[in-house]
Amino acid sequence: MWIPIRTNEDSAEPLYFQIEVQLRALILSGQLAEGTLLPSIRELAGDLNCSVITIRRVYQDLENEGLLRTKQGTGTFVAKVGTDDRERYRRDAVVEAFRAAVEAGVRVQCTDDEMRSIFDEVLKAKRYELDEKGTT
Amino acid sequence: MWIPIRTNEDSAEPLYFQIEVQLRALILSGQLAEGTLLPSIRELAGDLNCSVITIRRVYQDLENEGLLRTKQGTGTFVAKVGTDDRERYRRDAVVEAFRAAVEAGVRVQCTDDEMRSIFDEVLKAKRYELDEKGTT
Amino acid sequence: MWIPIRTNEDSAEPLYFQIEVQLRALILSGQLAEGTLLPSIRELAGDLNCSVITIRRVYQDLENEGLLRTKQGTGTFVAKVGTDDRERYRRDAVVEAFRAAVEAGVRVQCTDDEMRSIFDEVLKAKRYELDEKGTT
Amino acid sequence: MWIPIRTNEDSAEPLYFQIEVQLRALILSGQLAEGTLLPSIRELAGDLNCSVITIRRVYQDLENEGLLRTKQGTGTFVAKVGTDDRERYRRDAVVEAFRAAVEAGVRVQCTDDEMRSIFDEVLKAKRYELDEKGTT
DNA sequence: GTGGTCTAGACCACC
DNA sequence: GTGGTCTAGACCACG
Repeated sequence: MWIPIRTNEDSAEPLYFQIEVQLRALILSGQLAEGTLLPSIRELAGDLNCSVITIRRVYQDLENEGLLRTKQGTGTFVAKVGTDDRERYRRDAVVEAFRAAVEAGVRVQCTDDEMRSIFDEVLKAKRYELDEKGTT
Repeated sequence: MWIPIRTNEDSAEPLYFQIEVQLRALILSGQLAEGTLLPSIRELAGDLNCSVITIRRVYQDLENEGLLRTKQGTGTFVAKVGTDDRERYRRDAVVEAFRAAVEAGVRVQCTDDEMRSIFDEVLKAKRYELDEKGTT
Repeated sequence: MWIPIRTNEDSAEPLYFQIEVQLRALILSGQLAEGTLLPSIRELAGDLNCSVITIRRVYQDLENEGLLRTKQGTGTFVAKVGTDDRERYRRDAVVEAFRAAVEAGVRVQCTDDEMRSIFDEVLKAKRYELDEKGTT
Repeated sequence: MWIPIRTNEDSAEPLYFQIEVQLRALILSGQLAEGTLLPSIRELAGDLNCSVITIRRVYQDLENEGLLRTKQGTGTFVAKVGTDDRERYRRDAVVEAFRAAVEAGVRVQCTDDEMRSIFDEVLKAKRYELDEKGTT
């Protein structure tokens, strides 16, 4: 099974963290449905070209968060998460990200309009980037 | 001299980083004007209740970025930064923050409107928070 | 033949272990009498919705303990166990469990009375739970 | 700093788990007060004669539970836990242990009095054992 | 000095 | 085949 995760080893963020963020997003956005069997730690480690242990840590952290459920000898599955919980989690993640952005703006005394304009520009750029990929 | 910086030891971000972000913002937004003499390493360390090593690192990093300038035996000053540079720096910081936020939103498949609504909400909350403090 | 065993896949305990514990208890407490023919490996695996391998292991482990006896081509039976042995086994299991509980209590410096009170409460709750089921 | 933890490598329980249980108990019982600086991972690893990584895992797990707080470059501390929370945690641990014991008893059809008698006996034995150590 | 990350590789237990 | 534990050792970041 193939999972769309990309890692960037130039990033300051630890590998395991990059993977966690993306996997968490896949689950919370419903792209990986409840009960889905994830690739084995060895397989994913091979795909992402990293150590088994790194993946194990990812799976374990997400299990501690209640997003995964692992059974020895069987594999690791997407856990049942209440739709409400999922929606809350999902929203929280985004709210938190925007809070940080607004914080950064306020710190350098941006006006609301400045921020709005930057936001629009960034969003537009992102959508354009995605469209291109989709088209390609 | 007193500088409005707050550190949060519960944060995962390293101390030096929290301080750098805030000090950088104060300079780029013009709240600390060119030529301003910053408090000594010891003094700031005392104020923020942290190690001198931490502050030394902050000053040094910002000096490397060209935002500060140290004169032997005199102290550390806010450097001359071209207005264009300053404006670019300032904007870049905010753009970068919003890019991360949009990234987070896209990752869990938010629609543009969802993001816009979250942004508005967060911004409103922040302004409210600031007003309250200002009033107090 | 139907055997009252429930497995909990949310538990950290391995499947085979959960089943062993319960089957052992049924034998030692006399609820499964000597000579009783147990369901076939396949049948029990089907009932418990698990792999035949798991059940094979259970039967084999209990056979090694002397609680079961397998006759080629016929099936698996509850073995003859001396009444003394049975009583000793039975008691040991419970003693061991309480030893663990007391250990846990002592570790967080419970007084004897605290433990006694917790024990009473838990026991009462359990009896209540059983009564309800019995009534239903 | 010396911490009274003993490991038993003959046990089926993983090392990290044994250590976690004991450290958790020390914290919840108040024997390690809030804010106490724990030994460094290297030091404790040396004392317990195990790998640094095993200890790191212990500290990290307990941090995820909110019992510890670690600061990079500084060390690992016992976190502030509300007294209520602490008391609840503490009690829960013991209740859970007794629930398991009662479960075991019920499974082999012990009467309440049988269980009570076993409990008393085990408790008495434990207290005797502790007294002896204390005297020695 | 402290903790944080990652590696490669071994061995075990479960299904 | 799966995941679980543990090792030794390296290198980095923080204070």
